[in-house]
Amino acid sequence: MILVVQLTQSLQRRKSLYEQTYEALREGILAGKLLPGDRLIETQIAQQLQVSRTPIREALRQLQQEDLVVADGSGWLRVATVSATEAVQLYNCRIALETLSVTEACAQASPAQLEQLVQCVTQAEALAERSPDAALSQQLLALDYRFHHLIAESTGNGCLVSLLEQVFNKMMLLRLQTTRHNPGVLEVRQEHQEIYQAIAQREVKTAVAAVTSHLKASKSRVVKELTQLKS
Amino acid sequence: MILVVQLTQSLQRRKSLYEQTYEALREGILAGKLLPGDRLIETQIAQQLQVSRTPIREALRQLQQEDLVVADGSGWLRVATVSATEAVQLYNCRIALETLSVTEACAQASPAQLEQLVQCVTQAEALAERSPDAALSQQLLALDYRFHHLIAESTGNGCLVSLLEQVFNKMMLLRLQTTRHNPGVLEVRQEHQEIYQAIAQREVKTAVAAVTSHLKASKSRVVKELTQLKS
DNA sequence: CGCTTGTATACCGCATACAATGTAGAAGCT
DNA sequence: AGCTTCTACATTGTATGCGGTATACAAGCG
Repeated sequence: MILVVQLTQSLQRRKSLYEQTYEALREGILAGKLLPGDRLIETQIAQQLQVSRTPIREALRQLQQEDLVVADGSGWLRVATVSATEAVQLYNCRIALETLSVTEACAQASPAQLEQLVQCVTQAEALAERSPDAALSQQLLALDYRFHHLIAESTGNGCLVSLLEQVFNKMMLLRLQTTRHNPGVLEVRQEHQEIYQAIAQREVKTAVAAVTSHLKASKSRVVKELTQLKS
Repeated sequence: MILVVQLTQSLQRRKSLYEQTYEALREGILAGKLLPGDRLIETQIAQQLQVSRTPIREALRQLQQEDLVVADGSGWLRVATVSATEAVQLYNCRIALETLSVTEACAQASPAQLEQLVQCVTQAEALAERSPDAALSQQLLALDYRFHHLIAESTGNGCLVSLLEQVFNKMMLLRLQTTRHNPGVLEVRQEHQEIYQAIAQREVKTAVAAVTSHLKASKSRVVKELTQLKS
């Protein structure tokens, strides 16, 4: 368990140490520096980040509530793992929420927000031109989430955004356990394009259909891989 | 701001003070002892609950992440308020999630879980016989949430359960701002009955339709009341 | 040889002390 | 009076210490 993060010591006192610790840990988990199943020990983290245990405790509690960190049988905190069945459940929730998301987006999205969506899509397009490597696929993955996140935000429904964030968190955890190299980025860009078009033209049914099939495709890819891994 | 809760001092050390504090505060908020907008001051709470600030800080962080407590402009923590537009958004999310909930319940619910559902419905039925007062309507409200919660749990989808809990939390906050006496409990029991029947008979479409109309009815009642209050 | 028991240690829960920061109220100036 | 400035205080942020508890490993006993 190695966190090579240097917290901003003196400059920019805006963010509390608690917040910085939280972000460092979260980042560490989602970026794969802390692997699912790893134990998280307050004293160790305190030593590595050079802060006292108090802000760390708060950060851990928060991560625990987000289900990125779980207490195992004897109460030790560990980085959460996602099983195959949980993956399916996660996707089902995501589909339910994103169906609402695109529906409301069709009704609510402002021109500026649509513009952001386009940029997100074209950025991915541009990135995909480059020769594929691990870092690139990380970036594409980030853009993928950003795309879905932008749609959610364009609804103006804060509740929806925070619920989806919850789901995305565990989703990224899931990715860590499957492929480091996102498999379907090529098709994905095409599908994002379709989703965007439907939203821009306010065609609710088309948008819902597009996002549903997009997610179902992703779901079946992940599930397939997970079950293969097990055997 | 008065919390008259005596934490179990010596017996049952199973629950940490942090957890007890969390529950005390949560209970205080949801039961209306702490009103939306009230400031939450660490030192005051510490004095009232006779614990140090450390566990309180952790509890507050957790409540903050659940959106039951929010930081206002100058960083003070306050009990969250729910606006009329948030109420609508909340209901929309709830409908999306509960649609999934009954769908999966139709497929997954075990006989034992269906039995629990029946008991929940009949309990409400029995309670409704008694002469109505404030305490009774509180109990009926609790049974209402329990009913929906049981459905979610019967899906076996833990992710869904925790997302819905999130929504229910704020929902109860919303109720505090509208009526103390739940308006539609009479119709509600009828609708619950229908939902249960549909799930028991594994009729997905009927169940979805029933739960959707149930929630939409509730939504329009709440929205109506909120807009009336404003004028 | 296995089971219990003892002991050292690692870790956590909570309390407390101190530092930093922001807010309110009073005093002083115009 | 109205405005500014300064001080005192209230509150939160962070560090640390102490005590309890569980765990692991070793020694003693059956």
